[in-house]
Amino acid sequence: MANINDVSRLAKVSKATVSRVLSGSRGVKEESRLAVMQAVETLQYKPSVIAQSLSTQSTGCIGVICATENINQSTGYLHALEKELRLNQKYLLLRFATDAASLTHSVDEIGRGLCDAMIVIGARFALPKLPENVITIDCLDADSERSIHFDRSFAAETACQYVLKQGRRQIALINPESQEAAGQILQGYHLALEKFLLPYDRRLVHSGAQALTQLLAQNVPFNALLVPDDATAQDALRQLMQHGRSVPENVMVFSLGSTLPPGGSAVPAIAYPLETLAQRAMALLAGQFSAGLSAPVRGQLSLPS
Amino acid sequence: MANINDVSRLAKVSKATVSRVLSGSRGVKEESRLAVMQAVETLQYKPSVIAQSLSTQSTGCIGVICATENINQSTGYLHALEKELRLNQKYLLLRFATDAASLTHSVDEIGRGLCDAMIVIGARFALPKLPENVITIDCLDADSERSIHFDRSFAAETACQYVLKQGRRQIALINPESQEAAGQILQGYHLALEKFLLPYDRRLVHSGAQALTQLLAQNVPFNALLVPDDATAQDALRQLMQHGRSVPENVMVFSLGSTLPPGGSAVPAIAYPLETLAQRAMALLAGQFSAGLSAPVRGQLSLPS
DNA sequence: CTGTTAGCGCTTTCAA
DNA sequence: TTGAAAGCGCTAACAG
Repeated sequence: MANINDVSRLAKVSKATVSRVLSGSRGVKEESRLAVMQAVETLQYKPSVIAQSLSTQSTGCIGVICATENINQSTGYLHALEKELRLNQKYLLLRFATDAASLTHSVDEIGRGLCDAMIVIGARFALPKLPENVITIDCLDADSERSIHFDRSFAAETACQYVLKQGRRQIALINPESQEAAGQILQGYHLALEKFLLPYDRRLVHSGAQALTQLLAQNVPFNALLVPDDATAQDALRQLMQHGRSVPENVMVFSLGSTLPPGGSAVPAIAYPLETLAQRAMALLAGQFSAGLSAPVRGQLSLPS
Repeated sequence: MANINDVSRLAKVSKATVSRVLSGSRGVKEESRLAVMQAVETLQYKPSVIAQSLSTQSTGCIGVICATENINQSTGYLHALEKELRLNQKYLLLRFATDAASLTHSVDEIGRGLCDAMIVIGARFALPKLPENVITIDCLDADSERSIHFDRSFAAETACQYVLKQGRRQIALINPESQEAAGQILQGYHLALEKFLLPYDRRLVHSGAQALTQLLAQNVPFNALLVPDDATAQDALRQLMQHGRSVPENVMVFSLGSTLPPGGSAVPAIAYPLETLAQRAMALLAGQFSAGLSAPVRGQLSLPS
């Protein structure tokens, strides 16, 4: 593989000039520029990213660490982030983490010069203290400047309004186990009920792995079911079918947090546009902590196609 | 961040000795070794991966390029590969590719010294010519030494036998669009039918996006439906439901290529154990092209939990 | 506008 | 068993 010396020799200029041509190339005589381009072409020269990294002390690698809990959600994020990173000439280094310990481990392993910065996605465990160059998306952490959070209260309220408008007034809710998120969702849920002057029936609200089973056991009628994410929605669909409840005729299932492409969800959902999230992540990585970026993201109502 | 010079100074030995201690460390006096370890500890020294890479001409990065076509399948692969790579002290650089052109682009972009080798997954388009350091998993390429293929004929045959044993003799088949895979599947399908002395009814076999619609339109009865992968299975489930066909009572849906964790599939399936695939990939990357590694991989029957 | 030169942080001969 | 020194391939300050 040809290196910068080969090019400089062939083009009869110095390494420095070659370097100048290849990066921004300004203040280089057209003649030399052409000579360099020519040489680059004939030698099929590609600068070594590693050497550049060592020299500039920056690799262009962004570590993306996905919590394995929502592993199904991760594909959407990864695809969107990879696209956005590529647009910014950056590389995506992938890791998975199951808990705080493995997160910490990954963070300081890939932080050893390999990655310029990191993005942690979807962690439902308490986060360890993270370095400055780490941002989080949809994680359980105190509102930090370097985080992207979802407005779950808004999601729940919007969802309720939607199903209510469909004439469904008995709205069951499966809440996530995370206290933080569950609290927000409950808040939006209450808000919507109040607006419609509907009473709150605690028997309609459950959480945890057995939530749906418990709900069905209550024997309280419901014609709408709010669930935290797409995976839970899928699961609910299956279970409801097995119990002879048709969807959506009998029960309308609604996902409060979809990170699938528009129309990708099998049920109505509040969807978080991945492209927007990815762009916002880039902005945070670039250190732009403006006001708009710190507000929680509001999803959009998305109906199945 | 402390560097090797700081360590060598504090430990009162040369850089060379520090380097020796940190790698294999043999032929180093115990005394010096301890001094180095001590210094490393107090300085919290972590060697720079980049500098090591430049020096050794190898980065430990493996590029993983997923075809976006089966993007849903990719999570399973990614998780398994990341785990295996981490065990081998390697990093996973992620890319997605939509077609041959973008694949080529990625390959030579991350091949510029950033990645030691690459893995291409699930491409359904004709592959471009790939460098020696690229292996493929479940891609459309001629049997190369550097590929992992699935034994789809075996999968189809096994699937047929399974549903036949369940007393279902009218087996419909949705074939993938890829000629290669479709041919293999058809072969296994025929084989099984012959064994059971059943006639082949071409009206039960369809492919393409409208396959299921066409099948249903035929109005030929069927009580089992073989589909190429989990995504198609999901889709089929939904469509069948909408047509009032209950699953599995009325129609048993069977996925011929599941890359989900065991029991993760909602329907019976031939599953390809991801861990095994990942290990096989590692072996190929390590240049072990032994006989066993070139045979197509046979999946295992996996029933929903 | 261009070349020289000194790093970036580590590995690896080669002598001692 | 150790240290000095020569790279790995590139960037950037500095001088011209």
